[in-house]
Amino acid sequence: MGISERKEREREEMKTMITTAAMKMFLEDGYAKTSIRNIADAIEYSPGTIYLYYKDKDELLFEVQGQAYLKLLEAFKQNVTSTDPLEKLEQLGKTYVSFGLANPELYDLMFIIRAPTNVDETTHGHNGDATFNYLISLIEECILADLLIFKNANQAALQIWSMAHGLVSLNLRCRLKVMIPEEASIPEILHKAIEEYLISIRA
Amino acid sequence: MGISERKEREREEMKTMITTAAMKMFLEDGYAKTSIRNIADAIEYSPGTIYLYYKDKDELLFEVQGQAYLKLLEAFKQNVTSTDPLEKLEQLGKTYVSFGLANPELYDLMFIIRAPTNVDETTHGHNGDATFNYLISLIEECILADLLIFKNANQAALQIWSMAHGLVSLNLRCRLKVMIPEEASIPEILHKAIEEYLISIRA
DNA sequence: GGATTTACTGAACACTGTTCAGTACATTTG
DNA sequence: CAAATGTACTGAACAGTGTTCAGTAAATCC
Repeated sequence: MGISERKEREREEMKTMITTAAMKMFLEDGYAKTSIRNIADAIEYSPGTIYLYYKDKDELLFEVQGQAYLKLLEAFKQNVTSTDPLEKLEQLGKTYVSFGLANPELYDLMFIIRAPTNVDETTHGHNGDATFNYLISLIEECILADLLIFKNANQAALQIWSMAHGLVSLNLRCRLKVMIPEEASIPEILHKAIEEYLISIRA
Repeated sequence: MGISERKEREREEMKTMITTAAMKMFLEDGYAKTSIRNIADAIEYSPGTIYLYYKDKDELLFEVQGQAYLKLLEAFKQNVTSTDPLEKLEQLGKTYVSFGLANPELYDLMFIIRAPTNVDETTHGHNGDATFNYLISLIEECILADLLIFKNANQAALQIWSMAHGLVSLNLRCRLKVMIPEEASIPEILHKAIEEYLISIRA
């Protein structure tokens, strides 16, 4: 009988309906300002219903995080077009920075926000792996070709990601104002910082 | 007449009483989990009283932030002891990282948390300036002695701070787990990352 | 067609930041 | 000294939050 299959399908539809609304509202107003009641209103259901599909607001956050990581991965794939590994790394870095500047609320939700309750690691701990592995593979390619000063990919990733995340997150928290001229173009300055950094770690 | 002076003094005492309790509770439980009612309870006053001294929870946050920045500055002054500028920069970097690892809730409050309402810039925008200037002066010293690849201090600070903040904040959000071995000592790895980075930006 | 399962509701609970009428005490004035 | 004024503080109330759960109505099963 196809009833249970249909029900399962309907359940999935309901879940995507919730996450779609949540993603939209998180993007527009941020995670903190989006309440379960608001989301319920948007999809025209009662607040209690959401808890039949997601255990709490955090679980909703992690669902949306997963989607956001994939969005970033898509951006990587679209913008990393060169054949030269080092150039690819530069394209990736600039894509990362641009992504953070263009989607501040999304970036917040992906890397800055602290989920009130710590989520179960075994189930949700790896929803950014595909995106992270894209970075790691590219770094490995660079190291294999002896283009970087690093010998270990994880060690290199630690530094490269930290630099990129530092630039984006300090900017999102308005901490760069003291270091850059009033009229300067922030994307330009951050891109230049990425460029310079990558030059300094060339083998 | 000394009455108004005494009142002013009492007002200041009350303010420090509030901020001291707030700082303690922010440190222990974090900003989000500390409520005005909790603080009021701790100092044995009613919640309304706090609003006679601080306009809202944000203003309290900025007050505590200021104190935290000074605490970091103290740590800098205590640990930056070398005579060699580059060595001093390394000591500063390691102090920064250690500070963040040792006081995660404080670091959060200083650099990661987004205050719900954006505070008035003219009054509170510069409460971290002394600490930041310490970094800038040191970088200028390095640049003047031609020890760094940078020609501009702000440009250098942008990168150096971003790297340090990236390392600390990604660690606080458990994003480094994928890059470092299970049993590794995080302080050691982050210190090594700082060391390596500083080597790569040497002139 | 009657029993059971399922999906959903919306009121209720315990919290949050913030406001404000009311009070009790300190100070000033007549 | 007594009355009037000023000040510091209270705690209930407001509007919001995440979350739970008894109750209901519809779909499914037997």
